[in-house]
Amino acid sequence: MSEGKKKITLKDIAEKTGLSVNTVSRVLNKKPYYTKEVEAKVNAACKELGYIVDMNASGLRSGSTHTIAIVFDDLINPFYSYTTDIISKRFEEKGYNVIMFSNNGRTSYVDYELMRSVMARKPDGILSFLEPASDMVDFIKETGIPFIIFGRDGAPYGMIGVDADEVYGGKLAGEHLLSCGYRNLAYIGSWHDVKVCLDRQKGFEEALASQGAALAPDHIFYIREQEIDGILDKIVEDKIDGILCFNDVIAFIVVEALEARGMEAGVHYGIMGFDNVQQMMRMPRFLTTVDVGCYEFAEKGAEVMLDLLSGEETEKPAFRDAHKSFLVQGRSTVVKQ
Amino acid sequence: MSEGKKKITLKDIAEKTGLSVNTVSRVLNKKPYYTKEVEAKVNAACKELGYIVDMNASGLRSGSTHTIAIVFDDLINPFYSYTTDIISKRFEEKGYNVIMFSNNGRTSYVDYELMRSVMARKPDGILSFLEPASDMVDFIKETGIPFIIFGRDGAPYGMIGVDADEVYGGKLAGEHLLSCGYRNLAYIGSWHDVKVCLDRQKGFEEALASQGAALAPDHIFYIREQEIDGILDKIVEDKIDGILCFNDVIAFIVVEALEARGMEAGVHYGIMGFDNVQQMMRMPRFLTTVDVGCYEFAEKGAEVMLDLLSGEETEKPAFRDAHKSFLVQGRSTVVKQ
DNA sequence: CTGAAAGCGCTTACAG
DNA sequence: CTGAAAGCGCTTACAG
Repeated sequence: MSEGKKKITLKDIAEKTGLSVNTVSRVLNKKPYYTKEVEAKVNAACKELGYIVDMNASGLRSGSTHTIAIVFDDLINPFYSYTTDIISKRFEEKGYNVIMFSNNGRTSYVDYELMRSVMARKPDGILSFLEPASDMVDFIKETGIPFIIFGRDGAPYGMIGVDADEVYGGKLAGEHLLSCGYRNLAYIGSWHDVKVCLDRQKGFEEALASQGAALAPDHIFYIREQEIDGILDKIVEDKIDGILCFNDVIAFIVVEALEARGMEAGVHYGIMGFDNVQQMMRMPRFLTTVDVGCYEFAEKGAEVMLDLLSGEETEKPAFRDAHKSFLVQGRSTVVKQ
Repeated sequence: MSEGKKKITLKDIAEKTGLSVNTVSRVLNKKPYYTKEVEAKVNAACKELGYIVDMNASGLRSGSTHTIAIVFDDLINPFYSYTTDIISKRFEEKGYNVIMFSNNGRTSYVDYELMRSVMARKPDGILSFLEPASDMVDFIKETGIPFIIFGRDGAPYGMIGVDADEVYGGKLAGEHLLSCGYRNLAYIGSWHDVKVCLDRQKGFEEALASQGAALAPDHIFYIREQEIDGILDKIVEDKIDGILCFNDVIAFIVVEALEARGMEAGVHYGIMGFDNVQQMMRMPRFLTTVDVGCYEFAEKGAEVMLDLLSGEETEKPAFRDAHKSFLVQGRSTVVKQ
């Protein structure tokens, strides 16, 4: 490891140009009042010495770190990584850097421990894929830092949420499975207390109800809370023929596990998910899914945050109203003979 | 937006306890020399007032920001998002936060503009998925900040790289395609100047050579540099029957595009990729691929960085030597009749 | 239009 | 074992 070149600071630029650090700072930040000559001198010196601002110092004094915290479960689910990619690039374009925080799978919530490490970085804004724990709602509001719940409904917390109409999506899924002729249906969610998971389930059940069908209570599963083998046993025993999963990744896991039991998706049963991750990765379309329009979704999330940070009131239509989810047909569901 | 509660600083804790900020700081950082009573008082006051350290201020003074920069192309390719997930979690466990930097697809290199924004954050370490531009190598070394090239060979730059034996992987792929009976082969890379891309190609060609076969120069493509339609035209015209792609995402794109031309992977031709992204997402195994052992790969990358940061000399075997890539058979390649 | 001073919230050296 | 002072590199008032 080499020694590390002497760090160039404003002071060095000041000395080089014969100006004060104050004036140099003003030029670099394009604050009013300096002559063209001074500007040229400062820029030349910065270039020659390779000056790079220290954002930590700047943030400490000015109160704005130009940093946005993104909080999530994991980056393995493409829904997270794809949207994070788009969102973080929008932030970077506007001069914000992104600091990542994950709950490391500890809980499905933003808890105090997580907020503590977020706050230690003094971000200008927080975009969270996770809902706040109920005892954290006031804490978060009191920080005064713009906080956006992305992909989840903010209303129950009195917070800003950027989300889709998940009940509608669940309805689409239910109608599709019924139209294929599947009658013995199941829902495999993630956690029983995650609203978006429940909303999709709700829409699913509404679709069934409108056609006189229903989801048996013991055909509702939560894969993060139950042993997968138990779920599979039940599916096999009860001859379930149509499965809606909370998301595509869960659907893939179930497809793989049922394959090991000799059941093939699209042949012995129908299964579908949510998110259309295949499209994100340009994969061949195997799984039937509900596409929520992730690109526009992510753009909207970034836009809402950037509006908040710039102090603009955002009276534009919510993503939920502006975009409609749509069904993407794959080979994992077929019209039953 | 609410007002934002008064920020609690060390000064507040000092006043509350009747101690000096200095002593409070020492207790919180567990520096030697304080009594149990003082410790208890400080901890109680911090808890009561909800003190959270300001890492920016701390980093400014101490010189260590407890921050690691991760630099990448995009998070859309699961190879990046999966490994980033694992790596960033290891960093978090050790008390480092991750700041993300992307080149926004501008180039395939770490250039000055990118390094400038990285340096402005004064990270303790930099883990880059991208190779440095040739004129940036000295610049990066002179910063004295630990810099790891992840997934690429560092040797050409005299830098630390954590990478796999890519030539070996290419060889595996070549042997597999030949063993299936494909004879009219092509390679589809990303960029012509990315070493890992060339290494896979090299291994591929070595495997062919050892069996008296060869890759025609006009059957070597770079998808980031050429129009995809031109590539497809050539594949169809020249009746190419076996394709190795630099990675799975490229393979999926090609599979999809050729499908539109009536050619089905595993039927009309064989195709394979690298990375085994299907496994990461628990997807059904469609594409034949070379698996590099991404989990261990990512762990190794994190370990090397953490060793550098802790000042330990790492004389452990390189990932390249400790792990062997292996072939994962999917339905996209079959033994020709 | 420019500069000298103060201060952001910490930690580091040093003195007691 | 504890504290008063200085300083990290900037930006913000304020004075000229």
